[in-house]
Amino acid sequence: MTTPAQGLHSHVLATLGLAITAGEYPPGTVLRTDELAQRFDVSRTVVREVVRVLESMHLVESRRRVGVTVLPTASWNVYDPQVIRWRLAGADRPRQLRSLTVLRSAVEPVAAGLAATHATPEQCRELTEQALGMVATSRGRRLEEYLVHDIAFHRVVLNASGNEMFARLGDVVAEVLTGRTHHHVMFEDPDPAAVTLHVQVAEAVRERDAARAEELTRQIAVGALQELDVLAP
Amino acid sequence: MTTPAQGLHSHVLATLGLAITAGEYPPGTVLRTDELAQRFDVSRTVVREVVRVLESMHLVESRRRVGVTVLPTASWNVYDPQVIRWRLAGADRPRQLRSLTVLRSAVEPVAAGLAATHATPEQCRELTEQALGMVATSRGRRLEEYLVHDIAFHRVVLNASGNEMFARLGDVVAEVLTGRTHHHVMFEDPDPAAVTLHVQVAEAVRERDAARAEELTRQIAVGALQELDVLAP
DNA sequence: TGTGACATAAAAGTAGTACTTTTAATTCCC
DNA sequence: GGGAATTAAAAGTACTACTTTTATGTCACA
Repeated sequence: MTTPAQGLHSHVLATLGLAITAGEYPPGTVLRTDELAQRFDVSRTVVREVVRVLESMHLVESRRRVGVTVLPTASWNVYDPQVIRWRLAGADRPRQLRSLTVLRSAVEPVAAGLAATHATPEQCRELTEQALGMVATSRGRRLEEYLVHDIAFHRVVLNASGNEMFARLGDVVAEVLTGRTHHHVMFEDPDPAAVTLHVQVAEAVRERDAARAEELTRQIAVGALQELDVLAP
Repeated sequence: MTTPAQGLHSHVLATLGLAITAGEYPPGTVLRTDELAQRFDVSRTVVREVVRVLESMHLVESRRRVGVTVLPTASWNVYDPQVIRWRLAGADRPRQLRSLTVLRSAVEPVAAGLAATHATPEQCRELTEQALGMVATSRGRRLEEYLVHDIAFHRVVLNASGNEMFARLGDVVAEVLTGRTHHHVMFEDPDPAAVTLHVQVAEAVRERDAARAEELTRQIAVGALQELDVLAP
């Protein structure tokens, strides 16, 4: 119906997850497994497995004699990449983008500082390469190419920090950057100041200057937040 | 066997999840559903639902004709509270505590800064109350009571930030603080400097001084990291 | 009239079985 | 020796029967 889906489970999960995160079922709404089975034309087994997964994401709670209750937003596993993707695809995309950008503004500067002391030569090289790629594609409406380098750059920084919690945010950052690019006026080239900052971060990491890497990344983050303020009223 | 468990599903999930995150099954290990069903003496239905949940946490991957393959640490959903709890209970507790503390050091200062501009009067009051509670219990080996105030304090800050991603880290911080207290030499009272800093953060938030709240929280974080360095070689 | 024990039924939880689909691995032919 | 056809192993799906929990309604008793 909504998603192509290779497998009944994935299809039902995607549909239900999207619907719930989009707020289609307000918190407290009660669903029944066999009603869902009927609605999706699958067996109760499939529905039950889906419900179990949704339960592990704390989107719903299943209780005997009651049914499957939709939980309030506050209890959702908002760090689950799947949940993030659903929310970015749904109604409260703007709020989601904002809260993720704020998270980035907290994490990335610290990650960059750590990267400056932990990055391998290979990672330094990769970082410089991506920064140069950004420079090369920063003019002439080559936003898609620019995006690839931008994502790769931030991913390397997060990985090079040597902290697994930071590293795992790579996907989140990718989603945010992609979302931002695709919802912008596609005519404008990226801010030259931001591009320069990326090059400087690569430099600072290469020169093992943690404080400078952190500060420069903080400036990138500030820029991203301001950009968001302009976009969202 | 290992957990009390109210329900077959929870029991099997807890046992398997703990075993996998503890590294008992190295990445690449293949499990078969009916072998598991036999081992736990439950139906294949139960095992399948458990596998689906583990799959949603990216701990395992299930493929036809192959079996259930354990995935490498790098793909795990390390932000899933359940996964965090398993890992803190298991073998690589020290590494986990460290990476979470680093995450805290990135997030909490920013959260405190935001709290200074977003906190409701009620939250300010609560914050002051908890800080005073920390002062009151900071001497005389009342570590358990102190811990309760400490957790509550940080939870309020994260909630008051107004960012849902930050707010959801409340549980993580609680786990970290609890873990730290319980694995310390229980004779020592908390660092007086840290206690003072908490009181000052509450002050700064109350006075809407974002920069100061952020900076003070950063000092708390630095202290926590140093403490960890002393403990872990 | 209110309250507590009891009965009822609704819905999820569990089990078992039969069948389908995918796909790794083997075999066999060229 | 390589590629195509075959095989079988394991997960995926479905269905059905049964169990357990528990919200709710009922009835008796005070």
